[in-house]
Amino acid sequence: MTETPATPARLDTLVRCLKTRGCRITPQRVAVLKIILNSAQHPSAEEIHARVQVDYPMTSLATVYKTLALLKDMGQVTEISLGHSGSRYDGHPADPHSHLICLKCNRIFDADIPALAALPQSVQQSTGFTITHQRFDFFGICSECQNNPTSIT
Amino acid sequence: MTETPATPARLDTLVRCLKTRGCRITPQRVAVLKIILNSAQHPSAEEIHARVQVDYPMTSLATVYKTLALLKDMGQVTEISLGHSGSRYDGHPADPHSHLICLKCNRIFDADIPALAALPQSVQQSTGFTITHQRFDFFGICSECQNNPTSIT
DNA sequence: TTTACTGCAAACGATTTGCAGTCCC
DNA sequence: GGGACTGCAAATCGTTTGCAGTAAA
Repeated sequence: MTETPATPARLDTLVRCLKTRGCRITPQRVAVLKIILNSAQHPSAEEIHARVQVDYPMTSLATVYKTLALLKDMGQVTEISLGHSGSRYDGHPADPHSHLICLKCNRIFDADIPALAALPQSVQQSTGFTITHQRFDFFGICSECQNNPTSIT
Repeated sequence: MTETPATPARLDTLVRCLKTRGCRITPQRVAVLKIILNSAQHPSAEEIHARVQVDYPMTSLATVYKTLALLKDMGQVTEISLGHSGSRYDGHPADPHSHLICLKCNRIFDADIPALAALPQSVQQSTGFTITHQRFDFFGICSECQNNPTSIT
């Protein structure tokens, strides 16, 4: 279970990266960036939208999606598609990690499993696949939900 | 890269399992079962539908989805949701394996990676999560697509 | 005969797109 | 001032659902 603390330096990096692309830095966009970077819990587009609206009530969901698309494109955000109930967004794809997905409270925790680091390499050799990226998800019930009979969310 | 040969015995098992549930054995349903069991490449609902229609042209997509839902419910089929372009279906969830997903031809291959077998257990202990199931996906380009510049599909 | 299943069409829900107006740079 | 961005509403698209008719048991 890993905390993902806010990293102001990373926000600067993303802003600079956007500018380089010729993208403009709008308040809505910055708000989305901050929310994603500060979220350890991998929010959904709807959740991001709700949180942006606290500061910018006019912000539309479409804008959130467009910003997310941009970030995905830059490789700065990973989409965790869950099939049902849409996708969740991971603002820290750089260091590879697994996801622990709680089926009760729907939160997604990061897990650092060192053993997985060597895997792509060995799979690549044994299968002939050229592996670009991977995804390791564990589904189950988090420790909090095991203790509390009522869901937390 | 694993072949998944047809297993008539498994068809019988599923049919029996359905009967036990009070479900009826219709031609369309059997067709879907056979296609899933004989597919090593994890077809989409649309693909299954197209293949069923070869023998039963009247079959609707809704029926395919309903049968898939039934099989998922029985734990006999796993849904591999890819976010974009819908889900794919794995008729061999019993023995746990990873998926090698080719980003070019969109085929999904099975990979048996022994190292992963012990993972759930150890993750469970180190995180306090109760893990019910997991999913290991490797994304990249399959060896065929690396050799052929034109996609195969 | 019973009632689960089928096919159709309409509904759904997350995501996307087109467009006219806005406002970063 | 120009063009990227925004917000809105409509469009998409895979999947689900409701329902009247059909057929497995």
